[in-house]
Amino acid sequence: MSGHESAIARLRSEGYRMTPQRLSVLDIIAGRTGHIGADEVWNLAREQHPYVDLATIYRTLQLLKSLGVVTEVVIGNKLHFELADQHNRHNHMVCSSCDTVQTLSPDYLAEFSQRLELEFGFTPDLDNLTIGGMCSKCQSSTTE
Amino acid sequence: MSGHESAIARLRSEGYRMTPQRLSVLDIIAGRTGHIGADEVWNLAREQHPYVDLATIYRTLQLLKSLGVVTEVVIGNKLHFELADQHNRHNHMVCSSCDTVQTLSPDYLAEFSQRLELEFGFTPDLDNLTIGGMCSKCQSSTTE
DNA sequence: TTCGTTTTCGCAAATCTATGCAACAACGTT
DNA sequence: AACGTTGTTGCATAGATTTGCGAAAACGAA
Repeated sequence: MSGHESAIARLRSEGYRMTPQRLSVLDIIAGRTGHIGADEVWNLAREQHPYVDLATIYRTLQLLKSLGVVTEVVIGNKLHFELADQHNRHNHMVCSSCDTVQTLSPDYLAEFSQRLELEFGFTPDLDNLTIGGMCSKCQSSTTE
Repeated sequence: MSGHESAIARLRSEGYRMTPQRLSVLDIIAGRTGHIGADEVWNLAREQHPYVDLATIYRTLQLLKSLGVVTEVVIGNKLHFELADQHNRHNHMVCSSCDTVQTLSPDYLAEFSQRLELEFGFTPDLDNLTIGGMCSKCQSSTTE
């Protein structure tokens, strides 16, 4: 089934080791369609490995993020993660009022990104960029 | 001197009260050119008001942010704040490797912002957007 | 299969930020 | 100047994430 074999290979080739804890986190993230909070990953992971520590979850999540295997979304003071899918890249817009998440095609940021690269040599980490703001719904309910 | 009289007026008009703690935070932020961490604000505030609590600092900072008086920058897992200056708006690019901060003209994001507004009715909070990524310096030192 | 090296884990503690609550302070009114 | 209402504060605590450290586990080599 699922496609995290390549992720496992990535780990190995970078000198990282494959552990049941890491596999578990990978399975959980890969088995989901949307984003999921660190605590939720922990709860699910404990069903298989009752002794996993939350710290391990956080460390694994950061590792997978640094490898580009998972992507991070900031939703109201909490971090969520989802499987990075090269064939379905997208950015996130999060409403700071209702925490609703909308996805966005990376095309919207393509030109911006290129300009930063060209003019400053700065490579923005768009995959992990969360755009905060206010959605249309909350905006109208605030105005009335 | 400095220009936070308008900020004080803003507070009052919104039904908020002016307290020595808030004034102190305002003074500290306004008396600086760059961004400053919450803990640093606290240390400076205590010189004047030894009893101020860190929680008050955080609350005040969030309040001022919500009023658009200060702006937030995320620098390596810590929040920094600076006075919002309408005449000198800018965005921040933060290198996740060396934590160096570069400023950016809002012009770079103007079109992007308008598209989000027009096509989704989503109003991004660009003033408080931190663009993470890797600066040119760190990029070259990683490549060699 | 055993060994040794090096990474990773679990645990505890630290760090940063947010929040509930009762005492306190602002400030418009009297 | 005293009063009452309502917003604010300090304190203690909670929540989310990170980090130091010694024990345990991976994995290439023997």
